[in-house]
Amino acid sequence: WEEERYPEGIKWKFLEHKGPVFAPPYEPLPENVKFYYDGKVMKLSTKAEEVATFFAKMLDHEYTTKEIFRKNFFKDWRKEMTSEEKSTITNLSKCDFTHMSQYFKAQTEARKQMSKEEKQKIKEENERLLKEYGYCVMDNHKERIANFKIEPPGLFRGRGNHPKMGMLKRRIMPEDIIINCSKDSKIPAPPPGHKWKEVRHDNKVTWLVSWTENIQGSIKYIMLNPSSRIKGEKDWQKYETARRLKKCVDKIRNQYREDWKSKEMKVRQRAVALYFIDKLALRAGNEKEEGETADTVGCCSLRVEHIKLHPELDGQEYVVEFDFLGKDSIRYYNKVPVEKRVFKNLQLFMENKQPEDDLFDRLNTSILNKHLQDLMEGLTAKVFRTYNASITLQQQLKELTNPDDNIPAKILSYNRANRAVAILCNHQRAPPKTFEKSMMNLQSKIDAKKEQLADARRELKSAKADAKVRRDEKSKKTVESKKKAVQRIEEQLMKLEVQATDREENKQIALGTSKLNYLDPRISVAWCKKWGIPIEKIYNKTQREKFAWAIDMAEEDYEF
DNA sequence: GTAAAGACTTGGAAGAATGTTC
DNA sequence: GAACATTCTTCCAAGTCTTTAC
Repeated sequence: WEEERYPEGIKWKFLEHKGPVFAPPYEPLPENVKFYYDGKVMKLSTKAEEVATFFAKMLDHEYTTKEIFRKNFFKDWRKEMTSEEKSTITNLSKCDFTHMSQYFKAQTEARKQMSKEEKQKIKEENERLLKEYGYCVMDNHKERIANFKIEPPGLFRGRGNHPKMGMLKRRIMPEDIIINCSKDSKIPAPPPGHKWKEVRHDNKVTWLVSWTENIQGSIKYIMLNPSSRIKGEKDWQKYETARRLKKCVDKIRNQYREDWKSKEMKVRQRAVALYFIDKLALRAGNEKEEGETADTVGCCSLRVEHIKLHPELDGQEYVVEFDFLGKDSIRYYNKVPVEKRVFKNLQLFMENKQPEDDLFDRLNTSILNKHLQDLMEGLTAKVFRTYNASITLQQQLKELTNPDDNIPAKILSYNRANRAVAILCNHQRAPPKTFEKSMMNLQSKIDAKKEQLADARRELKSAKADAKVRRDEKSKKTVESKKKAVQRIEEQLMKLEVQATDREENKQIALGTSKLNYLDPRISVAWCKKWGIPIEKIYNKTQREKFAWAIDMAEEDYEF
């Protein structure tokens, strides 16, 4: 993992790839699939029909009932219509997409019902595509590309209350594409009859392909897979920065506690914000352009309306009640007792302000990060999230792992430690649709197992009694085998119960993000080595590939 | 110094693949 | 071997932070 280091800013010397795979062209609907306007059949032009199919495919989704979605969609759809279509189709409510929708459902069904051979053929075609376009050569390594397929056109689905939901994501053409590769590489050829927007040779960046997306006007990239050298090294670096923070975090904490008393308002706000970022693992909270995205906030962009101050609540003093929408419009709700000084400062920050005013009006992420940079090289707000997540995992693993436990119980402990981090970082998920049912299934399995255990115990008891009377080898053997059976069933029962606990506790918690992005994998690798847990129980294949550097590096005594 | 553009990480959901059960 | 449940993979949106432009 420690190969030659490049000079500042240089990411590679040689980069060769085959360019992106474009979305398949639009296939018009068969003649018998009809679209109705105002109850009458209407044949749409190809362009208008394509956009209509995007809507039809989403018809069962809640999105299509939302006013903003419908409004945005209709506006963009009309832009694709011929002038006749435009003059006829004036009201979305009069459009009937149900026949189209049924057709697509039938198609999905047919795909499921395909024969083994047909499915195999599709699989092989995908593999061929992956083999040809899914890899690149960066310096001396053949590397997997993360997303070599260009995003197909469709309707934009923002998250939360997004003002642009329903807008048309246009089809990306070769003429939109910037290719990045090295001068001495074989430059990918554009599809016949087309050319690239640009071919450049910039080795100060890691991307292979980029284009500008039409909804937000932002740039999208094709980059390498997490298993690649370039991503792995960066990941490793990230955790090393977090470990450097570990060494100076006490000093930083003392510093911001001092700053709560500062004469300067800006310094006080900075210090309180940093306290939240450290204690609650809040995100930095960059400013966002109003009206362009859903209204979500992070620490620096908190508004007065997002917190409530309780001098006393449920027997605790100085409680701050947070209630706001964070990244991806996930709600953050928390009641936290804070130090008196913080509380008094918050009261001060809120004085004479309206609910929609910024809580930290003298602060933004760039001021905060500049300050952090002065405290430690490479320190930014998000390092606190990484640091606190990883240190929590390490400490929870120490606390929760019981040396006498068997492997499933130890894994439950691991999951619980992981869960503590996910809760800290507020990683939530919608409870799975089948949650209640699957819980019930598991419970009935447990009940059945319990009965089985009772039976086995009864049998053991009578075998013992029998052996006492008979006193022969055969009955002794029977006792032994019955004992073993009881033990085996006990173990199975325990495994099921552990599984049930784990699942119940995990109902609304998403473990994936913290596992993949916040927890120094060396902590997990060391823990596995220490307790003889196979690494496969903790990381699946993809995860093991991503964390190959850590699996290689960490020994059982690794300390974050 | 500030705003916009650019580059890269982080995020949950949906879809695909695989495993389990009857 | 079909139907259902679970796990893995893909998708692409939405953040953070850096760099560039003015």
